[in-house]
Amino acid sequence: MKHHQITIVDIAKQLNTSKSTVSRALTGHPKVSPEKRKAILDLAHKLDYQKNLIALSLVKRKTNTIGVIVPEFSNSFFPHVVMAVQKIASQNGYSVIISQSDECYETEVENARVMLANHVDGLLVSISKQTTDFEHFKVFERKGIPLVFFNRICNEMQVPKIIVDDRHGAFQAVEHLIKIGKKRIAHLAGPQCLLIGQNRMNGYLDAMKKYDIPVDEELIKVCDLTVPVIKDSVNALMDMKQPPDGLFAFNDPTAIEAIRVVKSRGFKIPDDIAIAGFSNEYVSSFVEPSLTTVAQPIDEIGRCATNALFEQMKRDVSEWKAVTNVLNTELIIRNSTLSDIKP
Amino acid sequence: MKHHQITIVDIAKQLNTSKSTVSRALTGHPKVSPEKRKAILDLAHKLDYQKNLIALSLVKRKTNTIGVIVPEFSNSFFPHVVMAVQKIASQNGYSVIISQSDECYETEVENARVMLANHVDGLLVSISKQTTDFEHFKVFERKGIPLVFFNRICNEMQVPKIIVDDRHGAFQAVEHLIKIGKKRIAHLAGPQCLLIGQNRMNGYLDAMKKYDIPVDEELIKVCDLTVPVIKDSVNALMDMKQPPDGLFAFNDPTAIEAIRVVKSRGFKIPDDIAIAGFSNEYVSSFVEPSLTTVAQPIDEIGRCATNALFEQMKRDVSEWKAVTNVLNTELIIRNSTLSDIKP
DNA sequence: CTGTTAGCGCATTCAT
DNA sequence: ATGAATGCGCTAACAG
Repeated sequence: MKHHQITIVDIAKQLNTSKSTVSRALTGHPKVSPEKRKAILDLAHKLDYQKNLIALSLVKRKTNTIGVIVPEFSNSFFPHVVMAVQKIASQNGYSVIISQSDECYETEVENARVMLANHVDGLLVSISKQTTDFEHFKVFERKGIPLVFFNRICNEMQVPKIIVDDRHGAFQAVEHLIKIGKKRIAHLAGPQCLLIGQNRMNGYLDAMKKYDIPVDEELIKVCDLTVPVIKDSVNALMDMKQPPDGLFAFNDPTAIEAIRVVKSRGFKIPDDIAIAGFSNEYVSSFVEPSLTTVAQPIDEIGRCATNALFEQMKRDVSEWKAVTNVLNTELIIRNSTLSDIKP
Repeated sequence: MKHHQITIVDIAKQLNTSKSTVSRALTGHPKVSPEKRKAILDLAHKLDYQKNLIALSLVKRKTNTIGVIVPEFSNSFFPHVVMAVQKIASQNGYSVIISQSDECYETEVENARVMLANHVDGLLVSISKQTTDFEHFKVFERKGIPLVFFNRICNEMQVPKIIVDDRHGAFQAVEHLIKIGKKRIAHLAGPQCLLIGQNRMNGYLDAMKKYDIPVDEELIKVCDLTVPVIKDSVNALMDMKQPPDGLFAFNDPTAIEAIRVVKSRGFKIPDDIAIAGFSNEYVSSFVEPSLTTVAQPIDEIGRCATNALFEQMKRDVSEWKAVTNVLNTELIIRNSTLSDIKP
């Protein structure tokens, strides 16, 4: 038996009235007599009538769908942000299409193409570590589709951006390392094409300068977030005649990999070397020793980004705002920088 | 300036031919002269023409979108499954709409409604811990939309299901506890309305029976995956005159919470009490002590489920298969059950 | 091979 | 207040 979806015409026939009247009643239009309205609504309910959102999208030129492009789902950060996004979106009657770039530029371009083809009404983006060209996002601006960056942003586009104070967060972490007496502090830096990579590096440099600690270039290793490179970098550091006694990593996964290497080589944390990360991954409180890190307000990032997007979607293209919202971070001190913990 | 999306008529006008010819050329239809085809394709490329998938969906009655409903994104399991799903889907030219039920039945019903309204071509589902009624999923069957359950399945529906051998996995974990010499083994059971809850409990019972260990009902605590209940249950267990010396938890988050409580009360793991979990969450190798657990083939679950869905989508409703695919688990032994580890 | 027509399901003119 | 007609962008069936 072929399944025939119930449409407006079906209920129009049964009530032997016109499609337009039914449509009006269903859309809450005022100019329809109370009796007809009730009859239509009742029948629609009885038949379990569901509007065809596809048809609606076509005529309204609006899909009630927003897109989200994130680099990965491997760690806990992005899934948690997406949770917050979905919550707000569904509250506003929007669906969410999610895709991951897998930290790959080409995939990201393809993702953007799919979002465009699906006519999302707005797009939330955190760019991949490879992305330096933004043509695939500028298309959205030109087409009048609002765009909001979060966490990993594009500096050259005039759109809303939600970030945290990476520089100050990094500063605090390094300052903490200095205050517990560390002198030779290394930095496992992130990709320098990412603004957060630069900013966290700058926070590191700020702290070193403030406390008059000379910066040893040898102690700064730019990593690309892959395990082999992190391993090599940490090994190189610990192979030095005078290895570092403190380490600030670009993010928690990097810091955790560093902990593994350092421990396996027999160094004691934090006495031989204290380690701090960034972003307070879920796993970070569980590693041994638990990781000192800079926490980001994950929920708030998701909420702010989504709200900013909806704000833009309400506005006309001509009056789009391009405010950058900088959220605060919080230093979480754990055992990887605390030596006076007795078991 | 108003942005006018380029359509088939635009390029038809410029080439002063008919829309249908353009459409044919664009869809790779054979019956169109080589010159025309080239001219059309070239112009389309030059104008950066993109098909309007919405219009296409309307006429084809097919959206090239699949839906995924999962209980949560808080732990690493579901995000990782979704990663695998998205990979396969995008390879087949499908978009993915994801939503979380937050372990809440009402939300799940609403999610299903949205999926229906968006006319997904197929649906992947792992049910919430509250779900006992499946009317909101049976609608899909009736409408001819394929449905595949994974991990947390619905037993009363004749559709493809991807699960792991929960019972045997649980059996192995408990057997391991017995083999390392534990006698009083407790079980923090999962929701018994979930099949995985029942199966893992049965695996526990199987092992106890095989090794002739009398089952003490007091040692079985049914939990609901929330922290307070887990805490209370563990505390109750450890308050017993004769507390358990082994513990098998329904899943890793539950086991990890148990570890926390047990440690905070001064018991030694695994000497006083050995603990094992289920599902090998990402965090489980990092907790202290690292958690013995039953690993599930996450990628394979995602792949199998998605492939099964696509298989169904290819078939006519009349020849839908309802095979249940049972994947193997693997016992991962770590320090929470290994006492002979010297620091 | 190509052009014409109809229709997917809906909202929105324009008439009445 | 209601109905008829138009169109969103596209494909498919029907003619030539």
